[in-house]
Amino acid sequence: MKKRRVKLEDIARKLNISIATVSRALDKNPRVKPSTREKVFKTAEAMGYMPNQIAKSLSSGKTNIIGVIIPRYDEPFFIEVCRGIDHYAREHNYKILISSSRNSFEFERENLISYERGIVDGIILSPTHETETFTHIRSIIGKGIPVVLFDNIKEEVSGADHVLIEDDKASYEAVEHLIKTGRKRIAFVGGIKEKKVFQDRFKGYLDAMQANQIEVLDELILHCKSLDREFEDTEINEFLSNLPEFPDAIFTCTDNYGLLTMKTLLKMGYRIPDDVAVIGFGDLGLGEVFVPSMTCIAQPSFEMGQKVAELLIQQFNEPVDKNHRKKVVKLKTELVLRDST
Amino acid sequence: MKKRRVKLEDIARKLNISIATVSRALDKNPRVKPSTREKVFKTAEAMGYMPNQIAKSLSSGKTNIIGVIIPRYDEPFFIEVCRGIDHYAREHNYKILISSSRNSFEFERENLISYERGIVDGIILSPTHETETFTHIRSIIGKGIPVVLFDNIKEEVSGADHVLIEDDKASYEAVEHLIKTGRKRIAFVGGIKEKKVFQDRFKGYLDAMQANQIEVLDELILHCKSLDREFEDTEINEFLSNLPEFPDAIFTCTDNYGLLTMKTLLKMGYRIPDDVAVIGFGDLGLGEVFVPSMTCIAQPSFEMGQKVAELLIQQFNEPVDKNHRKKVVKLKTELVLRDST
DNA sequence: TATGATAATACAAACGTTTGCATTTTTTTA
DNA sequence: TAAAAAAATGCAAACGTTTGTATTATCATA
Repeated sequence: MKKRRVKLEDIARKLNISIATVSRALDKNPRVKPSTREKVFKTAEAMGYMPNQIAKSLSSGKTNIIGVIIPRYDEPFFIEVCRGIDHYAREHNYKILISSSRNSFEFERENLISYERGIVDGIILSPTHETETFTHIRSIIGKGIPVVLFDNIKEEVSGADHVLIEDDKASYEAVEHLIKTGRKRIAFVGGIKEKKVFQDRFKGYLDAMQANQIEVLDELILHCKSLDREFEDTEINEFLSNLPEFPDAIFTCTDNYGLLTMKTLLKMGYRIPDDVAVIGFGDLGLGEVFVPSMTCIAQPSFEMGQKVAELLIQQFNEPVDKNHRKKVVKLKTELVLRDST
Repeated sequence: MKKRRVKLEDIARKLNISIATVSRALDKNPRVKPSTREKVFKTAEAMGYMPNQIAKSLSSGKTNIIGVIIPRYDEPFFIEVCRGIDHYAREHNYKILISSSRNSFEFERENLISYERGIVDGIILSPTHETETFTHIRSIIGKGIPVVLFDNIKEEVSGADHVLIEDDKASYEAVEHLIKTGRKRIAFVGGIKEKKVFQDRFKGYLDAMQANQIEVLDELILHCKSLDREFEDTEINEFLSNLPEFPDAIFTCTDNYGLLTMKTLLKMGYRIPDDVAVIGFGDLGLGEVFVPSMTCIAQPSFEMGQKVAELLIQQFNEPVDKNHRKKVVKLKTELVLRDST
């Protein structure tokens, strides 16, 4: 005894009216008489009617779903952005379909293509470090599917709005803070070189050093290669253990690098901030808990998510294809001073 | 010049064959001649055909989407479970639609109902602490939609498989470990009393204490009320500051409670583990980084996600409604010993 | 070379909505 | 009270697939 779903037809039959009227009644279309509308609502309720979203979508060409592609789940930054997206999206009656590209360009492409099957109204994407060419994104946009990018954008794509923070500027400020508080020998711990955000953060570091006439020493620079938490630990460990002369400050490009650095330093017996100062990037909650608490560049991740969603939904509502000019939104960061500096 | 999507009809027209044949050809149905199949594939490729998933879903009654409802995003445990779900789901050609109930029963219900509109093939849910009654879930199941629950399950729902860990047993072991290493005055820091997992973890604590004839002192027990990171900090702070006589160990019910506790202890000048030992619950990465590193009950979150997804997909493939007997899967935890004990 | 068997293809209904237009009913007006 | 105007409803096509059954084309057989 498989129970069949109630559909408009069932309500129509029971009330001896047409499907069209039922549909309009439920829509509160003024073209149907209040009294019939009432009847329809009551019967729908009584019969346990639930509209079929798929049929609706087919008919209307809208699914009210936003596809989100992030490089990985286990990075609080991305989750926080998703939370922001979700927040804005729900308010505007959209749901989010999340998938991870697992730091792989191929996966990113596949995910994108799968979304092209019409299951989402638009796409929010943060490119992986592997993403060098943006033709897959251009192709999607060419098909009229709205796209918004955030973070780590290497290439300008016309038609793709994007949201980012000024990584170089943020780093510059942080490093300058270190210099202003008397640090001279400042090390850099960054991430994989292929990733634009890390390039920019590195640039900020270099610029600040040069602007203050401090020599940049290769031996004080680490670009972590790993994409995995454990290996990051090892890399940082080795880096710090093999330094010829010790730095008096370390600027790191993520919260996690910062924490791992602090951990290693403490284990090696250094005092923070007396011997070494440390700065992290992101400020997603952990820096505050660590002892000593960590000075961080605070990135407005939640807001970034909201903004990204806002731009996308704007695109939905724009007159189609009025050769959409790309919008770029830059969000402000803030240096949050804590005990580590 | 809005570009229209290529559909089966376009291919059919171009090749002068019927839509049905095109559909079957793309399906590699043996009923179509190899030579036409080839032609169809070539033309489809050339015209840039992309199947319309919505139309497919309407026709087939399957969306290949799994709906996931978690109480909150900013809890690494839930994200890790989602990652597990996603992992298993993708392998089986399902995508996941995530939403947060924001710790509210009302939101949970709304989300559930919105999924009832046929946009998902099945639902994975972790109930909020507010969820006392399970009629909304029963109702969904009654409509033939597969549901699997995980974590924090207060009530047995026939037809709803679920996956959990034995919270009481895990806590028992942890507290026993403290006792065995000579701790006597053991404090408890738990979460909101309404949440089943916290009830169970508290029970484990009580049982272990009683089994070892240690008196349970109310003054050493804290049930945090807040659902927000910041307030947790304050609560724990106050609790620890106002203790008449200090404990020599603190068992905490989440990683975050553990870390906040350690932070506060260190700030108050206590040495860990010499003066006080601390244990956390979850082991989602942070406990290892903190100095001193934190002993934790490791919860297999990723595996939990995989298992949950597996159970759901199993339900999809089962002969419908053979009055499905509920399956309960219990996953093992492990006590990971580190510097804090 | 007609005849049946088999292979290949086409037709049309179905999935559950929405919506432009036609039709019917009700109300207003002269 | 008949005609015109307005309101309410109904019909049927459309959204892009899948799939059971009917039809046509091809082939082997006698």
